[in-house]
Amino acid sequence: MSAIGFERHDHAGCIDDAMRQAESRCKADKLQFTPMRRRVFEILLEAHRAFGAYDILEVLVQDGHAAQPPTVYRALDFLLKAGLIHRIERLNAYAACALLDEHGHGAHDHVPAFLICRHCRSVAEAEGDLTISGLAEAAAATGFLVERQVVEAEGLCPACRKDPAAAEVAA
Amino acid sequence: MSAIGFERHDHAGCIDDAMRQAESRCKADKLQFTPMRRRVFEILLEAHRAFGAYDILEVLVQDGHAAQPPTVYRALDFLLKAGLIHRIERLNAYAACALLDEHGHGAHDHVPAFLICRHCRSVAEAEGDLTISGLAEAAAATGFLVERQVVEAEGLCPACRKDPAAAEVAA
DNA sequence: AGAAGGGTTGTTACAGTATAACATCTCATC
DNA sequence: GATGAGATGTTATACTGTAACAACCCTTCT
Repeated sequence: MSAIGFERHDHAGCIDDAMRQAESRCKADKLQFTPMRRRVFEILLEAHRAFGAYDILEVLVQDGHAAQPPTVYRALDFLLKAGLIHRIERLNAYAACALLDEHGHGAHDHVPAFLICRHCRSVAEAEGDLTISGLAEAAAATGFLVERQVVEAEGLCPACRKDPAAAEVAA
Repeated sequence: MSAIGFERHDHAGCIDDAMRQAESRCKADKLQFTPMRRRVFEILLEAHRAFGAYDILEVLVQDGHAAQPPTVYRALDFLLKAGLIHRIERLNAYAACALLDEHGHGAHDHVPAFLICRHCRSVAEAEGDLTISGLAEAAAATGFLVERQVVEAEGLCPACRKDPAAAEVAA
């Protein structure tokens, strides 16, 4: 597998790297990596685990910023669309992408698979086109104990594909 | 694959079957399949798609029952633990299990994989130990267009496995 | 019969997650 | 300096889920 997330690493270095990659990514795609978006991304990188929107909000407030929920959710939407972070459905939370490539692309061609610790909320991101049971086995090999798995594919069913009202692009 | 959910079928018949299987399952396991739990299960079977807790509540109220949220969530917890329904994380919603076996066991040994229509919220349940990309391909073969996939495994990370406080059984 | 106890449901209140709607600001461009 | 697009500020509210305690129903034991 090659799950990224639980092994020890140079934390300050990985934050710097990710930040630089995010910047070049946004620059290349003409996306505005504003101070607010940058700060939210940084908070997630520093946390190095899944953080809820209101956890992020709390940090912003500690920063001295009188932020409100929509501000955080907007930044999160931007980062999600840019492929810089992931939403962890199971936790209603967000985590910085651990697999940015050399161009700062987190918007992998692959589907991310996450290993989520229910105790400390740390998140590891596995790569590779594993089977469902293969993921659990690979996780076990790294010392992670899988207790529950979620596999969900969202899209359009055969009937709704024929419905023009449903055709609009997915958010 | 054999995704169950989008093809036409004898709806009244499948509800009756599922209900009978649920009853025998609960009887065998000495679980109380009370009128409230039975009704909530029935609502999900009739809906035949993902229903939020408050959607269910609304139906109960239309029934003339002055139900409150905890009543619905309790019934859902029971049905989840009994393996009769699934929670669809992506939608914060619930769907009756489509794969009860001849003994009324929905608590498969397999990990369920869901195909969720973002337009009509219908849910198909795929079986088999597919790879991530295999799921999308198999879905496409049935006419379902996958736009987004979620793979999440929840459990304990290597560090937290050593922490007694984390050892308590997952709910 | 009465007491005790486990499990289910009723009820009130509230916590946590997310968004609608509209105002304001900033900055590049014309 | 006017315009317009995108970003952020602000208020209010919707949606999802749970804590805590009371009441009820049954079974079991004495």
